[in-house]
This record gives sequence, C-alpha cells and structure tokens, in this order.
Amino acid sequence: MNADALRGHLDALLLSVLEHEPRHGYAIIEALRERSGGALDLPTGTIYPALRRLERAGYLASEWATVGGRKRRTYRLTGAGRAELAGERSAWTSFTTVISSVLDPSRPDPSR
Amino acid sequence: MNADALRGHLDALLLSVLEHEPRHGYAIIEALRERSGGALDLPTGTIYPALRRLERAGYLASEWATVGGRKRRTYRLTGAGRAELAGERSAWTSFTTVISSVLDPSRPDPSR
DNA sequence: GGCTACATATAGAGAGCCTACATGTAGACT
DNA sequence: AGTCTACATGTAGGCTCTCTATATGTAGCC
Repeated sequence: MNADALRGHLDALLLSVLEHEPRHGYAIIEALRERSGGALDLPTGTIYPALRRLERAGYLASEWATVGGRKRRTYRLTGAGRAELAGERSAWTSFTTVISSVLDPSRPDPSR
Repeated sequence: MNADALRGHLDALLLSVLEHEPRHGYAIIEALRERSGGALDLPTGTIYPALRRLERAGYLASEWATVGGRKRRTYRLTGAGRAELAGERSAWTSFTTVISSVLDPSRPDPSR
C-alpha cells in the first residue's frame, strides 16, 4: 500500500473503526490490520498523531484507563465524529466513482 | 474534490488520459474535466509539474509543436508508462477494495 | 485597447504520512 | 538475572505532492 494513496482517507478509516465501540490506539492498528486482511499495517507514528488531530477537531474524545498494569488512552466517536464519518463515506463513494470513470480502460477510439 | 484525496492517484489519471492518444497539458486538463463529468478541474500548477515528473520518471515523452501560432508540448506514453499504467490500475483496484472493506458500515455486533 | 480562451511554467506554502527514536510495563524463556 | 517479545504511547523531522499565486505570451473578438 503506497503511502500517498492513503492520504486524505485515513480519517475515514479511523472513524469507521471506532463506530461501534471505543478502542485505544494499539487496538485500532490491530483492527485495521484485521479488517483489511493484513493490507493495512500502519505505524504508530501515523496513528497516534492522527488520533490527536481528530480529537482536536472534535470528532473523537478520549479517556485514560489502566488495564493489566498498562495505560491506555481510549478513543470514542463524538456526535460530530459520527456526522463526519457519514460525510467521509459519501465522499469516498463519489471519489471512487470519479477516479474509476477516468481510469476506465475501455476507451477504444470514440470516432469510427 | 479534496486535494489530499487525489494524492498518489494523479499519476494514474494522467497516464490513463494519454493511453490512446498524445495530448498537451491544456488538453489533458480538459480531458480530465470531461471524463469526470466536471468533478476534476485541476489547476495548471498541479498538472504541469506532474507531467514533468512523469517524464523524468520515464513514463512519458514530450515534443514541442506549434499549432495556430501557439506552442504546445505534447506528451505521449512510453513503453514503461504503459506498464506503469497497468500497475496503477491494479493498485487502484486493490486500494479501493481494502478501503471499502474497512469503511463498510454494516458491522452490527459480531457476538450475539 | 481590453477581454477571453489558449498555453506553459515556477516559487513557495501547506499538510499529512512515514521513519526513527524515546520510554515504559508484563510475561515468558533461558 | 538477563533477554526477548508483545503491549502501549508519544514526538521530531523529513519527504513528497498538490495547490495558490504569479509570470509570460499568442490569437481572436468586440
């Protein structure tokens, strides 16, 4: 998976993974890996700053917890985050439609 | 269309538009606008540097021409560019598959 | 003379993802 | 006791791409 390709779509992935249950950063990375069949194995240096950015934007809220002697910062979707996720999903659909229509290989000469 | 979303996919778009016929920069912008139904209206500051980058990479070759008193730099796909386009197309397919699978909204609690 | 369409080009800004590094706990194995 | 792996979070800096803004010039119409 090319790094640039992901750009601008990571937010949607993170919000989507948090849709039905709160998770902490490490668990989010694992969830993304699972849901993508191993294709997405994102480094912590990508995930943690992104989560903070989304929290600053008001889409996520976080709380600290200690489980088995280890500290976790657990993130959950806010109302605004839920709305944002819906918007990102529809943006994703139009995005793929547009790019696919341009990439469509079946373009034999239109004249003749 | 968000600027970040496009990142990493522009190359494929450019190569695709040049697949069946050479075009100059201005015509490429118009072709993208047409094929995307108006959704893609990319600025010259995006297109021209990208074309040069692709030429430097060996995917495109260019020649100057004068048409109606105006100078055009016409780009065409090279063999390497054709191969790259094929690769980009398959990368696009796997990319959308992966992201869509993570974004899939139908994830009602797996237990119960 | 001024406007629009055609046509190319570059400098600099902005933003996001990644690499690399830093820190620490828990548990298993030797 | 020492080492290793998994778990867990975080930041600094770099890289690269796209966009904004600006510059330059021709052709044709009003």
